[in-house]
Amino acid sequence: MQKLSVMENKAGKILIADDEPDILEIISFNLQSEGYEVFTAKNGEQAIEQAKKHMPDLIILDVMMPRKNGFEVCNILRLQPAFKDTIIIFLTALNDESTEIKGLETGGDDYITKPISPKVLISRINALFRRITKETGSILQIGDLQIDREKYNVVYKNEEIFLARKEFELLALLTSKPQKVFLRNEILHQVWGTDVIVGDRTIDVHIRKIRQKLGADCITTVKGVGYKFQM
Amino acid sequence: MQKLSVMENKAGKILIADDEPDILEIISFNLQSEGYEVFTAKNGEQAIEQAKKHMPDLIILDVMMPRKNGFEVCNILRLQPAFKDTIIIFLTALNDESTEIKGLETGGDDYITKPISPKVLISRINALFRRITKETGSILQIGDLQIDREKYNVVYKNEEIFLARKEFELLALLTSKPQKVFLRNEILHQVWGTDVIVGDRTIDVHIRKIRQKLGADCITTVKGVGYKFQM
DNA sequence: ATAGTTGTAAAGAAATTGTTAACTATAAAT
DNA sequence: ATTTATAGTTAACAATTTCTTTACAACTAT
Repeated sequence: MQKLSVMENKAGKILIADDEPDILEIISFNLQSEGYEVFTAKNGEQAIEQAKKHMPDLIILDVMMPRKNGFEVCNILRLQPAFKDTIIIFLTALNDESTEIKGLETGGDDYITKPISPKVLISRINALFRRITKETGSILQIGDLQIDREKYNVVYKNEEIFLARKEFELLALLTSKPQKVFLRNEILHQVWGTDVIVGDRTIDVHIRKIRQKLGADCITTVKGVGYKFQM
Repeated sequence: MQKLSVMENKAGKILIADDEPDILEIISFNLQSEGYEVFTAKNGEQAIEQAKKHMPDLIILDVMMPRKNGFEVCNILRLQPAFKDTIIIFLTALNDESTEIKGLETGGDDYITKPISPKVLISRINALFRRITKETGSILQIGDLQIDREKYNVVYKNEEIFLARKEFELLALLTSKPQKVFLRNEILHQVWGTDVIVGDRTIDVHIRKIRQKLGADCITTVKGVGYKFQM
């Protein structure tokens, strides 16, 4: 048996509701190729049903649909706390200013008029997803070590370790490219800044403190050159 | 001296960059009537400058501008962590599919083609703002602490605690992202505003008052960096 | 062995934050 | 307009933590 999809639903779940089967199929296909997991509905009531069943991250609603139009569906969903943060995009042939405004004010995140290029639609969806997914950007994980720039903390083997600022910056620098040897000069520039002049032993002392606090010897000295991080 | 504005910057700060003075003026006017605090720039470099100065929540960038076009400005800003979450909208006369896709992939949150109705633009901006302001909207519950932005009150262990305005805003900011370390600069910008200059000890004093009133030590000092909230 | 480099411990400098009280600004009330 | 209360800011100093230096030991390669 052949593998159907290389990519598992990494990107997110999307529900599309439209009464035109063609549109449903074209959009589905394109979103699936992008790695999204796609569900479909061909009228308003089905849309609500599917939404509750699959809890999609994003819902594309045709405005003109049988059995509850897109606006109605949006209103109903938005009333429930579970769909408070769900992204909703209206997709419609109605190229009318006041309708667009109504759609956006009803709680829609975007309003796109048909005919729409699948590529543009996908770009817009990616843009919206980017915004809700952008959480884990600042956490760096290397083996048992976890460095969080935002929380400014370091966890090693499930224990939090307190590093002072310079120590943290230094470790963050070294771990930003494991294995790479950072020259003493590079370290000075990155951690201390270009205009600060500190003595020769300062870096060593900080390295020592980090080694001490981490316990393990993750920082290797490359004599005459610099230091590198490796697990 | 007369009071200049009835409404203080409740809604949010917006920077508009466009080389056509007419557009700048029309959009500014409309956004200001909506309660937004508006800054303007007439070329790319000025846009970057103003962005750094005022730290807007949203930036509208004309694509075709002298001295760095909109895409370039976006790229430069997105490189800096401070502008990672800033909403960026491209506004342009280029009604071209591939350009739109490029804009969205560059890190833009929306791409709007001129001519644009001010009403629609505002609807779109409101929609984007709604999303980032959402968690700010209602009641925030963290452990025994309950913060109501609307009523402006704080309940801790079932007892209401009265916080003065600055204290409240500061606590609200810190709790908006528990665990995250807020730099002193960030705090100054968010709570005091970009143009206010206050002494070094002012933040400390307010932190102290909050700690005092809450009893528990929920606010942790990260020396040399800032403060973070954690239960 | 010698020169060059790095590791270590302790001390003291420097920077940052905590605390208090006094002062100023602002808004509400008389 | 003046008073009053409250909020916000500043200044001075204490407390604390972080950073740097110093002096010397240990190590490595020529």
